[in-house]
Amino acid sequence: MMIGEVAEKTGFSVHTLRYYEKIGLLPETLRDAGGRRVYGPDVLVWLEFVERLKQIGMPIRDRVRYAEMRAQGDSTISARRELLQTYRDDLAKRVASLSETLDVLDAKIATYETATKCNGASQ
Amino acid sequence: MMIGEVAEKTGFSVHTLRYYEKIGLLPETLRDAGGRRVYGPDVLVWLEFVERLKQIGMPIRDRVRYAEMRAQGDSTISARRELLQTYRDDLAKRVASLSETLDVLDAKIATYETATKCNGASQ
DNA sequence: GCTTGACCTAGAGTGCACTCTATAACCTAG
DNA sequence: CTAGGTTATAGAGTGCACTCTAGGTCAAGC
Repeated sequence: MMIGEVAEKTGFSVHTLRYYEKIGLLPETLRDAGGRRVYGPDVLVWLEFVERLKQIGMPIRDRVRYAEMRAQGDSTISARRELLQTYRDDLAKRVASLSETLDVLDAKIATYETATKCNGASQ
Repeated sequence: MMIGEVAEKTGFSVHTLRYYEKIGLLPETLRDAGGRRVYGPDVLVWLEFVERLKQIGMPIRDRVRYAEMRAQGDSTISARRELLQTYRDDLAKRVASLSETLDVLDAKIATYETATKCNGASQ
């Protein structure tokens, strides 16, 4: 795969993919005779996971740290587990908090609906 | 209340509170003889809600827009409802997606634990 | 052989949301 | 009456995570 195809399949822009390589979030790839990046299919799996880490709010520095440990191999497994565990626990709290906020919003919306029905009075 | 007390009670910094006023996220307050801001207790309730909107990822521009509509009174209720509804629906999706990610992380952590137990082999 | 489009690098620019600095006024306690 | 802490303003600076620009190379199709 060329970089454009990876971009299309993952939703990351070509610019972003090169940027990710520069900062170490993507490993350096093979190049073809013309100097272009050639990716194997594994990169899609990795990028999907990176997207998850991004989604949960892991800052890019930690994503890079994770990527670096991954590149170092099995010796870093327990450190990686710990890193993920920290974010996992935080995420569990955030999901709970967001669910609560969902209820708050529903309540607010409900009061707005009541207010509208009662012809613009109150609140 | 002076600004420092509001900061302490809400978790927003003094700088942030003044910034919020400047951009219209907080209404302009009364001042005492020395030109200092004096807040009523209502501001705490409002800031708590603002914090919720921030937590769900509503960009500050929309938070300001919401604040401005709120200041305009009842005529904006249905617009406000619509704005909240949009973010509410988006939030519901995000909570679902994050729950899924929570499962992905748990699975990943589980494989790491297996890998550690089996003495650093695999993955 | 020439245009078109995807690719390359280095580095500058962007948008968000604060966060801090410099400078000054005020109020309270000792 | 003075020292320390809180407040004020305007505006500069920060960190994050991209995002884009300039200037170029390269391969394929017409």
